[in-house]
Amino acid sequence: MPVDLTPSQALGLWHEVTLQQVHEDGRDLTLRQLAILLEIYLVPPPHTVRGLAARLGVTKPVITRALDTMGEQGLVTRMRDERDRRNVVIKRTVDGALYLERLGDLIIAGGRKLAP
Amino acid sequence: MPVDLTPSQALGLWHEVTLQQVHEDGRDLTLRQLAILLEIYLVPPPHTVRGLAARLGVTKPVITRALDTMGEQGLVTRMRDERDRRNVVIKRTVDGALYLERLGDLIIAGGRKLAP
DNA sequence: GACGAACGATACGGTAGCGTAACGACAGCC
DNA sequence: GGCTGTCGTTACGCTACCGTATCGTTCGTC
Repeated sequence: MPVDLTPSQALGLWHEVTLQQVHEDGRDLTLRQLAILLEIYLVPPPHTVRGLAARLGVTKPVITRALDTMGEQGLVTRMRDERDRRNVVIKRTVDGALYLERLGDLIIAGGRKLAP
Repeated sequence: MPVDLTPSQALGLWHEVTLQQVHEDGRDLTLRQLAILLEIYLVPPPHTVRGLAARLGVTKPVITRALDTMGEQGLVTRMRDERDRRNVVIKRTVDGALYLERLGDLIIAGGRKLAP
């Protein structure tokens, strides 16, 4: 069930949601950070630093830094993989799920608001 | 003609588009910068620094800085208002229009790709 | 002409991101 | 046990953004 949008609707939706985000998001995530967060929550685990780096096409330090920041904000957690202690497994958190739920609501509301 | 999305579709759309953006956008605009750009191109002129600041709920230096950066990248231009030389009028550019057109395509493609 | 208000820009100190390069910890294999 | 390769992290120098406060210019009014 694909979603078909006109160019005007597509940009209008982005406009509305971005505006709301800027207005009320005290967190101010980077585009990259948001992409990482969505990847973690929408794609089945496990997630590793290396995997995320490859998926986003960025270097590993970018992932480490983003996880540091988002970890401090409680959006994600890291745990060492006990089966292979070189790996780090990235875990979801309740706060992270709530944050994305809120973003989803924003997007849905933005879509409803289009071209009145 | 509003657009109705399920929570899964909403976040899926954001996921897809954000991922693409991170992959291929060499410009790496901030969330605020993108909001400003969309505001300038989707809302009828004239646009002023003060007006944009009020609309986004941020301070004026934020707008000035964003216009500096996006100006260097050719996405917007500034001109003094000759009728009231205290004001600065923000103008659109061809490059800016192309950039947003490209973003629109990305969003539309993302929507089509949902839930295969 | 002088004064107050409005506008956008700038200065300042601080914070957080970036890319490149190097690092320590660990696993697998000989 | 020692080598090699793979993890994720850290170090370094740099750039860009942040908020607050202040500045110079211009307008409107007296």
